[in-house]
Amino acid sequence: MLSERRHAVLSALIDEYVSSAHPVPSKVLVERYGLGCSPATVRNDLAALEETGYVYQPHVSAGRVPTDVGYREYVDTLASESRGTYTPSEADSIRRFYATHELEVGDLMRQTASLLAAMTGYVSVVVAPAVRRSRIKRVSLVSMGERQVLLVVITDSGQVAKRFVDVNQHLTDDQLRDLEGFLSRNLDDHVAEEAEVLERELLRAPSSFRAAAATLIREIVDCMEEADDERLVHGGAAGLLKLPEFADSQRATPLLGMLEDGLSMLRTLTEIGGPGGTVVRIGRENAREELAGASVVATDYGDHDSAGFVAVIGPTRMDYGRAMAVTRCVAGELDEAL
Amino acid sequence: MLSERRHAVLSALIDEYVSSAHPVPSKVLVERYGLGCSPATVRNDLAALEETGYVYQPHVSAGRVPTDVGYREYVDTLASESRGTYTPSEADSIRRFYATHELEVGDLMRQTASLLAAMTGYVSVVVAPAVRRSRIKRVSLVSMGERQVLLVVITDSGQVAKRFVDVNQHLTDDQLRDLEGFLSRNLDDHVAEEAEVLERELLRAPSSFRAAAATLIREIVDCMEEADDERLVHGGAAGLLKLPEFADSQRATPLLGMLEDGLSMLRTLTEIGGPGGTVVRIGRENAREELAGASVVATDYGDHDSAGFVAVIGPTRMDYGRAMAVTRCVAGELDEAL
DNA sequence: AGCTGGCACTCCCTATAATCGAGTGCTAAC
DNA sequence: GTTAGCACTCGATTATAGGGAGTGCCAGCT
Repeated sequence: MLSERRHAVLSALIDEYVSSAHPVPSKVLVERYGLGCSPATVRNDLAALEETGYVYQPHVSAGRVPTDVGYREYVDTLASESRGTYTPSEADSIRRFYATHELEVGDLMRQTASLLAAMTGYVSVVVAPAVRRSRIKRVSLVSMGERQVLLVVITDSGQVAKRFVDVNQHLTDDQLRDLEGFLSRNLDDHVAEEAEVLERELLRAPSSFRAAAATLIREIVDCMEEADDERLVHGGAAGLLKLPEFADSQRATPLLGMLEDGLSMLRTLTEIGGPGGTVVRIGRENAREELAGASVVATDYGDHDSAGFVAVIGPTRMDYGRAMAVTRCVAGELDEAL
Repeated sequence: MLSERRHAVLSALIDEYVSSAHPVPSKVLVERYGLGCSPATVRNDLAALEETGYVYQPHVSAGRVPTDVGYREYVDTLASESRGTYTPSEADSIRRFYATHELEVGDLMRQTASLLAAMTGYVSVVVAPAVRRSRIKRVSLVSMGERQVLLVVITDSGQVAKRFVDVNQHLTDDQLRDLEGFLSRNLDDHVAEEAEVLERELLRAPSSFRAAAATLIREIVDCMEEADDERLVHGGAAGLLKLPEFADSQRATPLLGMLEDGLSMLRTLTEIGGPGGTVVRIGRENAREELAGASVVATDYGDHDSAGFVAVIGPTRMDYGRAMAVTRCVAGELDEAL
């Protein structure tokens, strides 16, 4: 358990390091953070904090730098204090942003990612709600040549899943229309899981349909699941390179690479985020090697079972208070917008 | 006009520089490129080439490096020689890639971008065919609450444009269906431009429709145009950072930033590519400041007026022959796949 | 006239050394 | 428990020198 002043010292050290990116000497801590004691005292505390693993010294005549453990302690107490770290005018500008735009889901995601990146200066990631869990609103079958059909599924969240399907028989326009009607009657306002049930009940369907309808239902479920793999949007990647920890582009490559592989990014995020509130993963707390020097701040939104995420990824030297506040605010607004 | 040997020298110099990334001395040119003359002779030629602006010396005791002008000369003669610079097995693997996948447009674009990036090691950009110019195959109206309608337009290329629309009157499900029927009867198999004509003819429509139908047609045209702004997909950005010219991340920031702004990227590309064949823009030939140290190799595909692009962006020190060949091959395959 | 070998010259790059100074840890006193 | 003072360490910066790569030029050769 940390004494009150040591806490203050750690807190001050992190605040300073976050803004300066240089090892922090005892002198500036007392000078800028009104600790009410001398540098020597702070040095003793720092030595103790180092003993316990909260900070470390790059070399003997340098200031201290926070460790992952140090950040963790900082973030945990930050959460309990829950002090807002962005100005009310910023919260306003977020709110206004969502008030003035009437957007389709895809655009909404993209815009949100830009907003998050712009406000934090870090990489932002936005994950749309799960398509598989939303209700089917419309199934369209569009003929695209002999035996090819474009299957389009529209959900209540306004998302669209589509796929080319090879129906193994030639279907006339009328048949196609009937098939579409059949699917719509049975699937509209249902979720993908219920469609699987329908497939089993298909024996009752008109025999001319049976084969094609079964294929199509399978494809519907399948392509909704596949659509889920692509519901990730990110922004602000270029901004990363401006941070001193990524000045050497070798450091940035793994992270950018991971970001490009949307699927693996998505996996990582869904692992992190249990339902409920804001989660912070600091440095090595992340399972992935690529995130060793990075932290993730994620907040979920939407119903718990179709949950989407809003996240910020930056260096461990991150303004956690701000990232958490912004992330939470945006998630809240996004929630309402949907 | 360049003498034959000087051409050979320039060519060899570029080949060597592309693979080594170091200023090329006269010695290695004669040693590795069988020029059949002595280093001293090559030095004379190099001096002449420098005089004319094809190459330059970083400093007095360094080898030569090609200039943008040098690359231009190289590329121009490369085109006339049109020697293939990738192995037949590679062409095969491209072909097999497209043969085995039956893909929806979006996936096709993404996969193509990955393929291009993987094959060249540079950034790849793929632009889907213009939505505005393709034929409407289906217009769906899905009610999403009181006066909100989700408008979904499906085109013959399998692309989808969608948008939330505020219809200023309450519409019953029946009215919505009728409206949808009306739009489909009049718009299916037409392009957006023809829809604008229809709007003017709307006087003949049933009066209960008129207002809503007019709004919707305008929205259809509008959202197809907007969809065009998002038809750009890119890949391989992380790979850029591995190249020595972008080792300092400051150099990479402008390019990556531009890449993130899909719209500005799209503008730049459409400026570059007139219809027909492969276009190469080297370094400062690009209007954009961000592309000063980069080259763009683009090939168009598809019908000339709904044209899409396939492009590769890399450092001016790029394997142009390969980039052109791969780009062309991929564009060709993409053409067939659609 | 063009090509070549030889040679002096330039200037980048690296290694080594020296100096500076920031920041600490320790000790002794309050 | 806190503080002032001081010796000590070690990174960062600068200075200097040496090595070497590659050229330009000249004189001679084909």
